[in-house]
Amino acid sequence: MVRKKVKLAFMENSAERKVSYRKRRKGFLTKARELNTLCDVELATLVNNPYHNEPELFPNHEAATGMFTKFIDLLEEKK
Amino acid sequence: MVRKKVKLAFMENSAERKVSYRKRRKGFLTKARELNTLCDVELATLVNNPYHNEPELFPNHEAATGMFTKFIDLLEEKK
DNA sequence: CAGCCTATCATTAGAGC
DNA sequence: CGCTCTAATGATAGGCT
Repeated sequence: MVRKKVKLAFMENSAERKVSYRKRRKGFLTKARELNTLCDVELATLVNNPYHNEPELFPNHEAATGMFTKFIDLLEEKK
Repeated sequence: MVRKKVKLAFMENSAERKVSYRKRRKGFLTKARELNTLCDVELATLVNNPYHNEPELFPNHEAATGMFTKFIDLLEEKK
């Protein structure tokens, strides 16, 4: 099995891209969870799933929304 | 060299935790960039750096702020 | 199209400076 | 403290079902 080295560029093939998306989204969320748990880092992510309407949030809808709101509010205060 | 297997739990040792934080934050942002570029996925992250006051944003301050604001606004509209 | 498999490449814990 | 090195674990491309 010959495996191509990954280059950082848009994957033209839509089928491969979708498979890669599924795998990488999982890996990405795992990294987020590890950073959060192992290192006690508060973090939130917003992923606009290109195959569904609803965006995916980490750590969950409520926590991420709270963090985003708090962040935006702090920015407003600084103005 | 004997390496402990990583368990998904808070790292008690603060020096080790800080080193791990630096390494994992870098890895996490790399994964974010890969998911974004390879799969054409729009995503934003907010990482509250425990060692500094300013949170770190991906892909950058402006884009992430824009995505968060848009997301919050959409939530408000749905109410 | 979505899982499973596994060879292969990528990340990182631990060590040394 | 923060960098480099590398063994060892972890992620995933391509193949298959």
